[in-house]
Amino acid sequence: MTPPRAFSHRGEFPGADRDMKADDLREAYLAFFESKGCVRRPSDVLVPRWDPSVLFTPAGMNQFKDHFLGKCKLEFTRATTCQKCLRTGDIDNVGRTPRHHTFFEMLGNFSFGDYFKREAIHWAWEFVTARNWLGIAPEKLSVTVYENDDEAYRIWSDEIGLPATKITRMGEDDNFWPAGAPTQGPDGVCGPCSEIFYRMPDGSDVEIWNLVFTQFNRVGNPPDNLRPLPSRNIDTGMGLERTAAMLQGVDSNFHIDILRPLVEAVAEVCGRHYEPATDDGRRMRRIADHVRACTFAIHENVLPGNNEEKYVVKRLLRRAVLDGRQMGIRDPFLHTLPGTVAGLMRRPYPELAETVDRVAGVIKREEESFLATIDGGLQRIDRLFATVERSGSGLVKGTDAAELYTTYGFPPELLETLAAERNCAFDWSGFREAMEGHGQRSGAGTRVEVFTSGPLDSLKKAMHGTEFVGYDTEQTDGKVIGIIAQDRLCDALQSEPARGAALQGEAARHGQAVTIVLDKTPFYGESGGQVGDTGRLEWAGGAFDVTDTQREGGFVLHVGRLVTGQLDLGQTVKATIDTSRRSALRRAHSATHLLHAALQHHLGPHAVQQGSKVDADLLRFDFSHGGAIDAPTLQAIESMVNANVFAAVEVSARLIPLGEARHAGAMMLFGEKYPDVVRMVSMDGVSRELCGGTHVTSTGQIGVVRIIGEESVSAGTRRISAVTGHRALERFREAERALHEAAATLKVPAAELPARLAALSKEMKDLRRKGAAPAASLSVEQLLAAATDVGGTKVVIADARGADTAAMRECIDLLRRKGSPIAVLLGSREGDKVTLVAGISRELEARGLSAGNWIREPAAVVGGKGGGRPDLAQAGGKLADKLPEALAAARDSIAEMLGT
RNA sequence: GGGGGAUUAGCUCAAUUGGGAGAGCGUCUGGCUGGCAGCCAGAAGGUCAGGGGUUCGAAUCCCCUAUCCUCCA
Repeated sequence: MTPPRAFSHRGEFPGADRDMKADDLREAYLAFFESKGCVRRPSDVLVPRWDPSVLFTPAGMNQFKDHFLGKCKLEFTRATTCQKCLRTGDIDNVGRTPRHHTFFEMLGNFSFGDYFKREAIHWAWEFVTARNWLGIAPEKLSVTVYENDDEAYRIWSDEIGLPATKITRMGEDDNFWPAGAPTQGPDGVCGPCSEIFYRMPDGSDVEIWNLVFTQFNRVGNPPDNLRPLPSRNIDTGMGLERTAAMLQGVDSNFHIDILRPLVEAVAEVCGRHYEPATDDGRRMRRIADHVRACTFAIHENVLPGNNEEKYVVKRLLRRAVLDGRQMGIRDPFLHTLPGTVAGLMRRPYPELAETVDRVAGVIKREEESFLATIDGGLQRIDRLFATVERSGSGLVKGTDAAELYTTYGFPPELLETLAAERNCAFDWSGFREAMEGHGQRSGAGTRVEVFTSGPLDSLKKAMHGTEFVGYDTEQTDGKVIGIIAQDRLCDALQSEPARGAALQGEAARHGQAVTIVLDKTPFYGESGGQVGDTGRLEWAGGAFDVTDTQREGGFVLHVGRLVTGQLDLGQTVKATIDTSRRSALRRAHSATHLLHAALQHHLGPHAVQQGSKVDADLLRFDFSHGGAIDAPTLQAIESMVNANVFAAVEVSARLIPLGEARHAGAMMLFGEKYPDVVRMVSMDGVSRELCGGTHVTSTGQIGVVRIIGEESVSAGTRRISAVTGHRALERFREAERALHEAAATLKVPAAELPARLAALSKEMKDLRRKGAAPAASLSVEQLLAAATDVGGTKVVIADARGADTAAMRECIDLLRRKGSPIAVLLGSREGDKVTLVAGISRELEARGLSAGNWIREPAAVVGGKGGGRPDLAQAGGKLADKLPEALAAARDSIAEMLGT
């Protein structure tokens, strides 16, 4: 990779680490705060599946939410990270401005009730200005503080020594977190912030660092609604890209050392030069940003799809493809770029390199799919322009464009371009209006609160969690440490209604679904795709049926109903799982590992797990794969799985350090955050996976694995369903039973069934053909013989007995072919229903006669209606007795029609 | 999670207001033919996604289900 040209501002920062690389900046920041006692933590995943309030990690503090709220036991009170983030709020600005991104990295240092304002400010200043760190000249820096945060003001002015001209007080919209919180809310933790700005060569001030001092709890509306927090926190964020731009003296984040080569690579695949100030330059930056974001997201197994984070990825990809298309690129090109991204980011994120091929494949498929969508849209567009032309308005209506977009995915920008080529205007305001209407119809989404609190929170502060002993035992004694009913913690659970007054606090009643938390349990809470255990809790005088088990924050939640007795907090209970169901779960889970290994072997290393469900003797396994699996391959996979079952391979599980597991080649999923010590489940020589689930001790116990389905879940993902053990046996029996019944009905051996069925089917077809044809043709001669002549036209009117409409039509066709001019009307009845079909030959049609008109009157006679085309019409009625009358009426009216 | 759309021959898609299920490509058969998609003739191939309803009559209108596409959150 050639070094970027624009790093030319040598001497810009006297005494600074000139041209500091982004990689060095990242490392310097983390090292600096380590020297201040912060624990260096790895970046959290980009897609935090544990956090329902966000689709992507939006800021550095996201992984510390529970720390800030005191919702977990703290292992450290100071931390520093470089966090990969993704935001789409400002997506329209990406490429247009120097500093907007979707994907970016945030450097942060955090304090959980430890250091506060003074240290945060001093250290930030030290890092930015000290010669051996960033060494930025102080005169280029200025700061802001919250309007009445005198504490922060004093630290900046008195302790750091900044002149008053360099400190600005700002209101709650700029210098409070969350913005505007004091007057507008939300309630909860909040605080003032202080920002550090850098004066760019062009004279603009750029914010490089935001220090948030969470020191209040907001309760209600002003005044006096900000209560001091007992435990105050620090949350700071320094944008890596903009700080690097500052250090490297470039005018745009896109021109720093880890981004400019990517922009240049985009230019290269587009076959042109990158010129920053042009429309195409903006497009190239946008493509670079989006492809970088998508490379990271897809790396974490977020594939383009139709909802939530999947949809974000899809939208980013399509925007990028569209930009390419607007520059004249007609073929997939984005997929050539993830390698460049991985190369530029290899120091902080070496794991990206491992998935480049897979990521590129996913992107390519999406590109092709979008190009197909556009092609499909182009056909409709032609029709649209035809109507525009007819109307003579020269305007593409916004409603039409919106329909094309929301229904067929055809981008409005492209439509505008095409319209311009035809000298048509495009109604953007109408389009936006229509889209707003669409958004409203779709229903504004209910936003999940950023900080949710639940009944478990107070438990989390007091205890580490439930001890799970279910790997080795199926029964244990445990103490009740929590009872949750109707989303609240209770002190007791009673089986008789209306005795609550006798109990302390809230009491949950008999019959309701409630949750019991124990300090120790053999129950497996649903996770890793394996569904929760069922079973029973028992104690002297009482019992509780567990119908499901879940997990949350280290606690095992036993969900179920009280059967008898009363349950109090602190009670010791005997917890017993349903052992036969658990055995079935073990079989299915171990079979899943065997299946995963077999898929990798037969399809290749790209066939990695996407999702999994393990139920009793039943499993569903989703994995990445391009297309359907052909029958022989599927059979080979099933055979391999069963060969490993028959071989009775020993299964073992042990806890080992993460690094060791990686070294041992254990299957790991990207985008999963693993703890430092992991549980590795090994099937000797066949499979090694990190897995918290329960397994058989020998694969032989699985019995047999039968694949029962292979299907698509979404583009690029396939799903295999299979049964094991008892359920497999039951399936074989059912199939055999059905086969025997069929064989008995046809009185042939089961093996001859297919041949016999084929013969029968053919015979039936032949019979049907023979039966239909002669009936129609036989009568033709008779009908023609019985035709009357009305003024030179043959008229055939007859009761066709049981013939159906198709036969009558055919008959009319034959008659028309044999003699014309001719008019034919046939009637037929079945039960109390009458069907009439009328046809006239071409000459009569030319004379202005119409079969549709002709049939109207006889149809009325039989109590019905009818119609059709001029040369052939049909009708029906319900008065079967009147068929002769109807035919007579038909004779009269045709005579009249011909006579005039 | 919600809005819109689609599902017809092996494939790509047509079918005016409800009135006879079609085309191109592919397949098969026969014939012609030195040529890059050879030509001509003929044939086979359909539960109009599935189920219910309205109607004399439904590929077409209404409802439900399934699958896919698409937009919004």
